[in-house]
Amino acid sequence: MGRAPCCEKVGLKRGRWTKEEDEILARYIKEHGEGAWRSLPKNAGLLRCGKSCRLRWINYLRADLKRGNISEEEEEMIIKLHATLGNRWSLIAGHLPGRTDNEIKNYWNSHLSRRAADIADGDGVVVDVDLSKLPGGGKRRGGRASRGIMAAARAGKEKKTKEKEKGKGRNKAAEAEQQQKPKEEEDMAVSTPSSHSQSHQPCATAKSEEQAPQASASGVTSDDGPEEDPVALSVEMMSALLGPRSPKLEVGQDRSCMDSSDSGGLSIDSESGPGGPTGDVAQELGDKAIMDWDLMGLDISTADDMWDPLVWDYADLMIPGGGHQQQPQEEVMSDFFFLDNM
DNA sequence: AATGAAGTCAACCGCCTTCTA
DNA sequence: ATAGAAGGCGGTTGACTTCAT
Repeated sequence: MGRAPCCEKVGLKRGRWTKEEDEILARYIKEHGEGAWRSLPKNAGLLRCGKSCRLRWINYLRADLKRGNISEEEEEMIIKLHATLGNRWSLIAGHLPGRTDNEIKNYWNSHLSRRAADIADGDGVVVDVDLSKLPGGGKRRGGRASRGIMAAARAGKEKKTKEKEKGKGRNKAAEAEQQQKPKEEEDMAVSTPSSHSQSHQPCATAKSEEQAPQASASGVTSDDGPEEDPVALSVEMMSALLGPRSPKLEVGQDRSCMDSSDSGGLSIDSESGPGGPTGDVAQELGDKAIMDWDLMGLDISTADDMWDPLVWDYADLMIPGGGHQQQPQEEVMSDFFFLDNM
């Protein structure tokens, strides 16, 4: 059962959009709204594929797009988000109003990837997290095929990408590296911003996708039943991640997150003000003490190195541009587990 | 000034999941 | 239950621009 092409390609125009085409598309969407991309070109009188129209609109014509250079704040945010989310460009873009996933992806590939590698050229910390142990096991929502499938699909195509090992071939190198990893490394490789610089493989990335698509970080959801409350799920996931010895997290009616145990617990206080974690966590982080939570798969010897930058970075993310605005607790929680924008 | 290398970025490709008939 | 449509995603391409020699 083959899939029909998204559009009849014969006779359709390709390549750069002209000003006239832009105007037609913008006018049509202004009158009829977004959506129905397949029929849009015909209705609007454009000799373009529907997907092409959608892409053009999303990446270029939308009114809420920010034009111009990426600011330093945005750049920093991209780096940090990438360290946490990996190549989930749409998720990253969701944190940068007015920026598109394509823009961020391009910016990363051209500006930031090597810089991030330089920064991270030290001894990285790799944390294995088995997402299959998380509630629901997780399953992909949208997005791209697993790299394994992609590789298989590409196998017969004799791509000329070998020629591009230098420069543009950065991701290729990462891919090659991934595919050479032993099979037993099925767990997620979670990297801090200072880790895995060579491959630019961020937290939860492709390796396990090859073996277990359900472990993809593109989105994890319950296998059955209706959509769960992302906040509740995040808390559940966090508890699962932290393991049986972990402090149990509870979400109050106001959705603030609290530790039900009295000692050694994780305290995320929505009133903690700017600057990130407070209370026990802040104390522990400040002292660089090793947390006694039982992090499944976490090499505890490196926990001290990992959590400090991770938490610090995230606290920083909460205050884009150095402001002191409070990010809603549920957003923080969902972000932490890549549940944002689901 | 000419030219080749390297960088940038808009657009395309092919896959996915979800929805619907 | 199945197939196809639709929308969405990340990887890749290639035209164009900038830089170095």
